[in-house]
Amino acid sequence: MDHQQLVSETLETWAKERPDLNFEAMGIGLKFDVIATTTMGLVSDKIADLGINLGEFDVLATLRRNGKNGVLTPTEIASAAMVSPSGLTHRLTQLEKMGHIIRQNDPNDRRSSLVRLTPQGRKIADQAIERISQHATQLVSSFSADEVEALNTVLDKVLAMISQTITAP
Amino acid sequence: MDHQQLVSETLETWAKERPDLNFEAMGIGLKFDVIATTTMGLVSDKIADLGINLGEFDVLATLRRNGKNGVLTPTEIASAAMVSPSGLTHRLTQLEKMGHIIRQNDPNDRRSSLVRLTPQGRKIADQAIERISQHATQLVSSFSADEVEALNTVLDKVLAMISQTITAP
DNA sequence: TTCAAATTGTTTGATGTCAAAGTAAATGGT
DNA sequence: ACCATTTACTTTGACATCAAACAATTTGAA
Repeated sequence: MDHQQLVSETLETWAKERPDLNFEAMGIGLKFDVIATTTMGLVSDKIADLGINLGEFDVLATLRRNGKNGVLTPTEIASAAMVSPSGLTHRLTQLEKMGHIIRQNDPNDRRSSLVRLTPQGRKIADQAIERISQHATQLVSSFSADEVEALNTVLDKVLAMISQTITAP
Repeated sequence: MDHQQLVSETLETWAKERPDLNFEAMGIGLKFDVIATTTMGLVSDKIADLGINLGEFDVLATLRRNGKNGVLTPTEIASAAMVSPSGLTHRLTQLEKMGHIIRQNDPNDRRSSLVRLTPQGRKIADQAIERISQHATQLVSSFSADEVEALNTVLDKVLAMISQTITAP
């Protein structure tokens, strides 16, 4: 059973069992989940042979995007990558073992540390982002420019709604 | 920094660092991921006080939706819930401890077993689906009927594309 | 009939995550 | 100057998940 059928069958059977409830909105959420999980799985496969997973890529990408020197504190990275402090510690440890980053002392604040992308880490980040952006482009290649624009518009609207919901729960 | 800003900032900084790449498609994937992760987190919170997590709900829901007797084999559940066999074993063990399901021997195939929803498990499943469908409806309440329809249309299109990609990689 | 292959569910080992506690250092009110 | 509070990161413990190995059983072809 493919993903499309799985979603429609789930909604149909629920509607039959619980005709008193409205599943239209839940269906939207379900579709988002299936789409996101599947595409992230595809992306993860694309970078697997670089020796990093999506979480580690996220850290390298955050450092790489940050311009000039590629140096950030763990707190800054955790915030940008939406990961818990403990989760980030683990990712940094892994990346340091691989030689993609190094941890240095912050001369201004001895509680803190500076995470620096190594030349090797920068190379991996660049290879990964090239593959990911190209794979994504290929994935949506069956959509017209208008469709892509419409998709972006509606996603932005949903994102705005979500941000608002989180900010004011 | 809210989620909306995080996405746009990520795309902007990438565009600045790697002007040779096209990030439009990747941006769509990123938006899907943020939206799905966030909404699933909200849903998870809604059912946390029922003592179950999203994975366990998925199992109860699969049994509940399955009509009449609420009996399925682990293989059938794993397929419907898109979870690995080992992952399902763990979920079933947890649910059995809570008294929401029972495992019985399959009289026709001694390798297999039958997973049956208990009355208590059925009650939990019903409470959870009520909360989830209502919360989802509330979440999209700021969208017009036309917008909801447009959203569904575009999601179905993406889902079809994904299913096709997976089936023929 | 017989036995190799396939199927079913569980166990094991490794990973990745979070929440909460822990350690260390900087900050600010008195 | 003092010390309680806040900030920054790490460690610990608990889970959830998966892939791979495993044990039990069924199936099907020779």
